[in-house]
Amino acid sequence: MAPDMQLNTTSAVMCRNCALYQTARVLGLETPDCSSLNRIVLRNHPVNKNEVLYREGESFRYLYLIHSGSCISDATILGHSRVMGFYLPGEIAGIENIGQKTCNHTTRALEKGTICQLDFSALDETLTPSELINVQKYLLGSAAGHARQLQWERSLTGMQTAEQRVVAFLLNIASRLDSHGFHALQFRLPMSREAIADYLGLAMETVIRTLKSLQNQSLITIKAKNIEINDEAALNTLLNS
Amino acid sequence: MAPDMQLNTTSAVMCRNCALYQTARVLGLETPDCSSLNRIVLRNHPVNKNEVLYREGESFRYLYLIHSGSCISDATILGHSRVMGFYLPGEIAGIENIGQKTCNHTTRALEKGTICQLDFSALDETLTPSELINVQKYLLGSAAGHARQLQWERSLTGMQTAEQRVVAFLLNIASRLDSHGFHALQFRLPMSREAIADYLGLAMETVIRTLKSLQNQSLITIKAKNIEINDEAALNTLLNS
DNA sequence: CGCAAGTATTGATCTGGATCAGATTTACCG
DNA sequence: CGGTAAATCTGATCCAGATCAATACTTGCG
Repeated sequence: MAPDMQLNTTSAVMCRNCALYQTARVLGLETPDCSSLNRIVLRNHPVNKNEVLYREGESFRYLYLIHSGSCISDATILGHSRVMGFYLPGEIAGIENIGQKTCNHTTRALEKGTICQLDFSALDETLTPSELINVQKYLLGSAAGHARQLQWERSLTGMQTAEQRVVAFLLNIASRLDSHGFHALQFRLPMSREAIADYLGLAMETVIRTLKSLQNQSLITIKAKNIEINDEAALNTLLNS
Repeated sequence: MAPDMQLNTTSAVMCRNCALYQTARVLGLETPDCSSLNRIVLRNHPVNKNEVLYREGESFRYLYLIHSGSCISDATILGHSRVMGFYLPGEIAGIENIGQKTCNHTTRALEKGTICQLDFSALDETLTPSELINVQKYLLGSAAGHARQLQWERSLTGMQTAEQRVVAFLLNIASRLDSHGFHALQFRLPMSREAIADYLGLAMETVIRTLKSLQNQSLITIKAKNIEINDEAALNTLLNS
């Protein structure tokens, strides 16, 4: 393997790109180390692979800002567990629980990493009205952004071919990594092939075959969990056809 | 046709069940006619069939609370238009645009109806800090609720059979009507079969054949756009198997 | 009232991806 | 390290649903 192969998701986001930094900024706290949020934030808490952040049915209290590593979220739909999504560094997990008593997903770490835990239930008592208005405004924007990611994922339902779904998945991961300052063309997929298949609504074998076919067309290079995108333009063309 | 066949979506929601009423309530204005919101709300505005509420790319300013009638929302994904969702009486359209300059869907009325238009951009200047905190809290809950509906829709991707998708669709409409006080077992599907197919990621012919098959099993009765659910329990069983 | 355009329905064919079965590679742990 | 369980990959079969084609029904409009 090339020595410069970056396993991106194990790197940490820069504070500047991190959701927590944004939260601090809207509070009017421009300090890049976010130290003024310590009252309600547990910072850079380490998590181990497979460690559960929150479990379906548990009472809702915290939002989780992924600093390094990555998470997988699943929910019980019609009796059996389904992969609902992945969280990459810089993203917020748990926002869809706002307004409910309990969590409706189980979210666990896919690998060792660090997360920041924000006590959502303490916001009201801890912040001044003007701070609270700003933080709520920020969270409202995050929730709407989360809705837009979900709407993007909804478009998977309408894609006719397995190839389109797999390509859409790769480009979505790339774009999300890119928006947080990572190399978008060379990354590690920290989740199992089975989890990708479940997320995309395909059989695991189909995901494997499709990835291999993309490699045969020289559009990507696969080295186990590491993916290199060789021809982003061609992948985009596949998607639009 | 039976004279008691209710065309539910053409009826208006009771103010008590309407999102606008909830908004008024969190403002501390318990008046059921919502009259104190008139500064930022255009109430019970009539819309005609096919009238556009907001268009993809337009600058974002308003939220729309469906009072009677129903809407369809579509977005351009990878070049061509895809149906993203339907809005029923009592629901809010446009919430996913919060935090963006422009709208990313086109939403139009499926039939004559009335909507309430809330000027989101004017909230900050119009309301007191304490009112603003309450309204933001309410909208944050709505956005999270919208995310949960989208997550439910995402689970369509994982459903193996067309029958499951169609049944899930019918039960989802029923449940949404029910939560706003309508008859959930007898309703009108105001959208075309083609729109349903696009929304579910199926071919129109498959939707038609599946609906007919459900009727042959005596689980539902179809009279053009009117659907009667005869055996909700059996439909739920189909979904879980 | 009748024609045209859109919408819905039925029928026949064919293929992409699910499924099952098995081989191989990788990751984990003492 | 070496051994075992888990994850990944390959091959072969089959069917649900897409697609194409043709026909009915419905709606609006002059």
